[in-house]
Amino acid sequence: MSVLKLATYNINGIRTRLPVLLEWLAEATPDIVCLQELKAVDADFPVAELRAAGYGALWHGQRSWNGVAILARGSVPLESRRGLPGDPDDTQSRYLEAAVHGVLVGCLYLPNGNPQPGPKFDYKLAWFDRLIAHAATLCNAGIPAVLAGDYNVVPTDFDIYNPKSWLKDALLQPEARARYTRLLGQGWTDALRARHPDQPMFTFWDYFRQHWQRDAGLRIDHLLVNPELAPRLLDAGVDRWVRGLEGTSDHAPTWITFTGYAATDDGDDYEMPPAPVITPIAPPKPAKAKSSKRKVR
DNA sequence: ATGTCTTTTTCAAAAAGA
Repeated sequence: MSVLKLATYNINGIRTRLPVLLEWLAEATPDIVCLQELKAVDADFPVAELRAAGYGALWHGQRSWNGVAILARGSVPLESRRGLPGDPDDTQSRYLEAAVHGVLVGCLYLPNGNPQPGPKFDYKLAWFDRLIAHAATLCNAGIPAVLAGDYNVVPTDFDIYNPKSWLKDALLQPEARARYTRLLGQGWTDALRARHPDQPMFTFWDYFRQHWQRDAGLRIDHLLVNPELAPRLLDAGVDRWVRGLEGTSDHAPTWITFTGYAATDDGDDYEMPPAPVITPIAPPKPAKAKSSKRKVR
């Protein structure tokens, strides 16, 4: 029986954080990684460095903001979807989906939504509704699936050091929390909470007011597994030590382990396929002046 | 209201997003 490790990590700028990312990959050796907030265009994705570290990658970048990627140790993820269905005018790179090591993996970066109320919060809720609609098909796909990423939602007051100073923040609003609950209602298991019902399990500590030093964190990075995968869960956790590194992201890698298929039972014997010819994918065309105000960004 | 950090435009300083 093999054990697979899948992690989600909001990297907060992949170029700046590359040394931290490589150090964590070498130490934690996850089999599958979902990254968010690349903050880089496709051409700037460090595919060669990751490949040298033993990881194949699929990525969807964007200038300045957003950007998501899926890494696979010793293989290249097979893309099944780029962007959520339901809004052809949405140009933000926030969703990527692929088959990796026998699991369907949805990597997501849900909009932050601040300030609230306002158009950014409206976009957050609309994006969440589109995620819920698509998640229903994944949950009932009949194959193992996971939805992993930065949800920008603190599910309950137990998932934050102290809700008082965050009550008006978009991450705690009832509308966002209700959507998270509705998503779980489809049959997903919140792996971190299921494995650790009695501990907050923070995944994010902002850079302000010494929140890391005081362990004043929030749990906003979530790994949701469908009914096919839930019985195979072994463990879940947060690699907090990464948050303490120099020049690190404000998030920490968050992971699950589960039983894999017998076909991959020699975890250290992966054979890297030949290097693919890298064809940078063109970023979405910027909206023309006449239509730039049309859509809420 | 603020706090910190990163990126962008454009070459210095400030705005914006988180």
